[in-house]
Amino acid sequence: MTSHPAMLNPRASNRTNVMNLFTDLRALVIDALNTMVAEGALPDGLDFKNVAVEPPRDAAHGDMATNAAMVLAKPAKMKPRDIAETLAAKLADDPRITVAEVAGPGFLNLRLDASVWQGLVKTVLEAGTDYGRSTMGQGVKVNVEYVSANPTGPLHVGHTRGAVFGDALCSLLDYAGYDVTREYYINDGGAQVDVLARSVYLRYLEAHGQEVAFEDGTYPGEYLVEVGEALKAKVGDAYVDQPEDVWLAETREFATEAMMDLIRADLKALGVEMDVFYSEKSLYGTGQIEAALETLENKGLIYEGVLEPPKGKKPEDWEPREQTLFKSTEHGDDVDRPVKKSDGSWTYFAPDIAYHYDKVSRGFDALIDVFGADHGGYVKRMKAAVSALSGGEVPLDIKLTQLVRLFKNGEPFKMSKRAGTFITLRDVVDQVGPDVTRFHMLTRKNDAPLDFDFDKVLEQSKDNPVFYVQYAHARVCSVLRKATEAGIAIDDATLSAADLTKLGHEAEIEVAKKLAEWPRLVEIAGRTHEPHRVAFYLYELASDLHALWNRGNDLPELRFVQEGDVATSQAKIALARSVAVVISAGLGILGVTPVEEMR
RNA sequence: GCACCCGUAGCUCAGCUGGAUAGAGCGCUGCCCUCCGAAGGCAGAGGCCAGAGGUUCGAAUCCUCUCGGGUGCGCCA
Repeated sequence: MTSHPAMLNPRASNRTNVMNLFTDLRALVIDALNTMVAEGALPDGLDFKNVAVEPPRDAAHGDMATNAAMVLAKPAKMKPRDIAETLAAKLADDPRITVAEVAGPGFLNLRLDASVWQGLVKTVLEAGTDYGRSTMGQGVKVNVEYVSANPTGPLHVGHTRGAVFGDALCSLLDYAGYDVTREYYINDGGAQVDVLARSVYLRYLEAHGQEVAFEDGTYPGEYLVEVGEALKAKVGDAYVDQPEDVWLAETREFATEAMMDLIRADLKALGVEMDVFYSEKSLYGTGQIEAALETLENKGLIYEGVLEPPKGKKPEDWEPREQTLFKSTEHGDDVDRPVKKSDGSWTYFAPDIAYHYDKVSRGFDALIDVFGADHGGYVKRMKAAVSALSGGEVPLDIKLTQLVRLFKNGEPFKMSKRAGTFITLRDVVDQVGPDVTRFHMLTRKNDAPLDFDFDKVLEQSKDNPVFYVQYAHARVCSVLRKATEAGIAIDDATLSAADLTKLGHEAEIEVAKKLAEWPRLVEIAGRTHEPHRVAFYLYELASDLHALWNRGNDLPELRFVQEGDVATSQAKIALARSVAVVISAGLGILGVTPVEEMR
């Protein structure tokens, strides 16, 4: 059972970002700048929006750095170092700041008191997995459409990546304070569901003992055998030797339902649950397509015309034809796109326009579509459509997921439907489990190709990030068990009340600093729609934990459980526990279960 | 031909609304278990961030062009 962050604390969106240390310090810097303006040390009317407070890349530069002086130097017509000096003096008054020094071209480096980092551990333990939850999204309604595979068969590996990416993105956005709807668009209106129906009909005849041949343009997959049998169980021999107009519509309905049941079950096995399944077919015959196109027409964006053939690559059967076109070029597309075929029927683009119009009409403030990279050519026209339909009010972001390259023991694994080596989502989940599948699929940026080796993802070594992160969590759990055996109280309430001033070692402070980055990372990942950043962060956090752990080999005073010293043990265990809490929160976003023990 | 994505260590890849001396894993070299889980850790070597211009206090990051790889380009969704 995977848990979405939404389930961790449904009321959390009312929180403010009091837990983000970077936000706190930025507020402190802005306050100081405002004071400087009031005192005449800076001119009026400066824009502070580019003032940033960030962790410096090099730890030698301190704990935090601000670029305030450099950003403001030009508009204030002052030397950056002069601004920085004054600002430093102001900031040094704050008890949290021990050193504020000007460096380089005008950076202001800040060193924070150990109590800040110690307090952070307490903050994490008090907030639990809500530590890091952000109000950045401000409850903005976001619709995320993903998977949206044709209902003609089981989901394959490509869909799996889209499903994992989309689902983690949704959880991430939820955690970052957005109001998220997970949606699947069922392409049940086009010709391919007729092909499905005919294929099922053949299996139906087969179930009645007939010999059938699967010609080109039908789906020969085994998975339709039971659908054919189910159809027989439902209608008996009513369709046998009957013309299409007798059985096609009913069979299509029946088959599509069966496929969606299959797909829903596949998704569930992966831990993906949609809020909305939206049927393309439901757009037909209801005037919705017409209404969407009328909206465009009223803006003067629909016309009858003839498209130029693509240059350089000439389709053999190209003939100029007059079609109904959408003037997508007015909204950033390269060529205008047909919405009606020359025979007067809709192109696939028309219902897609209507569908996105419906999303806008349902009141979403922002839309995200997750497509496979092979649909990259579709991005501009879809953005153009949404831009036109919403009057530029609703942003549409389209994330493309690159292909997955399958390997088995280091050897490329070619998929072939004919050879029966077609790998489905179910195959993957059955072999390696949903946790490993999900985490591994997020160890690459969405637009980078991903290698998936059935053997390596199960390997228990540090070059397998899934294992590495899980191991860190398990190690903390191991410490907790150890402490319990030693009779030390380790519930979170006790730990957060521990004397954290005992966390003084630089190696321990380093880990706390990493924990401080978590809320900031959530916001960056949420803003960029990049859940893989969570996976990379967790890897780094795990690494810090492992490093601290191993330093305990050489330095006994760094071990978490200190013989005969309950207070110190509790402080150190509090740190370890807070790492586990953040790992749990992060894995929760990715939809991965944190384990308490490696097997 | 056009559009989109990519090009970072030998390999696979991170790199924050532009920040200081560009990072990780693998591989290579050398270390660390009478010690909370060594399923781990530490140290070292390894870079013209594809190339060339531009923008500015500052560019792997933004803009233009070139080269190289992938994907797509009206009656398939």
